[in-house]
Amino acid sequence: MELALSLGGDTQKPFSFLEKSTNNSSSHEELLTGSNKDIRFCMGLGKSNPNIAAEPGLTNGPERMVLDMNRRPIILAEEAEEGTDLSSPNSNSAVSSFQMEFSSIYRSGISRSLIGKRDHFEAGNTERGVSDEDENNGLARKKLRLTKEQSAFLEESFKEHNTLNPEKNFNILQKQKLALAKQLNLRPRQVEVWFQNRRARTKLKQTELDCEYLKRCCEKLTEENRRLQKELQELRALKSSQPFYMQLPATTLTMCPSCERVATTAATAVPTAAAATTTSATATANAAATNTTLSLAKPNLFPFPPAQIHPPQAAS
DNA sequence: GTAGGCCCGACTGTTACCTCA
DNA sequence: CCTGAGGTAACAGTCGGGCCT
Repeated sequence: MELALSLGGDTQKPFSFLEKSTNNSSSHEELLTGSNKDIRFCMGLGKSNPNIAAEPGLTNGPERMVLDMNRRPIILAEEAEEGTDLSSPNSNSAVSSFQMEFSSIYRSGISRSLIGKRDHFEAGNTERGVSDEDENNGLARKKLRLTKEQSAFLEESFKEHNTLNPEKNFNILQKQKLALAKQLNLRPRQVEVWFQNRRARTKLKQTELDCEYLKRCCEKLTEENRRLQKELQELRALKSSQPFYMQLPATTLTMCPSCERVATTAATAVPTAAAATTTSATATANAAATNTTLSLAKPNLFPFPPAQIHPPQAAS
């Protein structure tokens, strides 16, 4: 099988850095090399990843790591155990050229993908068992389902804090994540992902509920609006058929909360009433809360003469 | 048996924030 | 003090396997 990918300009010797393994690897280099028997995935990771240890399927040089794709990529286990996640979004771009080639294997990114895939493989291995097929085809994506106990425990933790730690303290957060992971026999990354998804789905559910509530409110208001429009029409019809004394300009009457007399907020009474209702914000608020606004157009509602302005108690 | 929908674990890309040189 | 680089968590969007109907 012949497969090669070069990121450098030298097409004759695309993988020259393999020959001088201890050479400069200041940037993230990725190379693919192929032979009849194997495919190798090579990454220059520099010295900044001291936690990368030699594992089965991984040959490790001083400044690079060579991942044998024909072997189960159980790597970085110690690193994950320690919680020093290699996750770094910034490193994703470094391997974008692999995305197509390894879309079903390592979809992209050195760190997050590797960690994620490792989660798959290892979880499948240690917690759910591995079928023969899995053994033979270790790179196939294996769906993991958390057990009821694991989910319940995570739910409990989520109820306490919907983030792993409300304060942005990385150490505490890491510890919390690790503790949960250890307790549940999961990878820290799994705990992290679970919380992320849980938050996302909670938010989605809440949005749906809010939407439903607003819809009901809207329906109620529409109904109320329809009712009021109808009432207005009736009142207008009534007004046009009433005798002279009822042909007063339309006005609004406000019932005084203390004496329960009706005060008009229009016509001659306006100045005092306005003054009374606008003297203070609290007075206005109280009036809005307790007063009853009535339409004058229905004569049977008002068997008594037009109300006198009753000053607020504070003024008397 | 299988097509379709749903759930949910996992991944990618982006953003905001923090720390440090 | 300011600034840029690097690291991290959180988020939105998406994919895809597993399960159920």
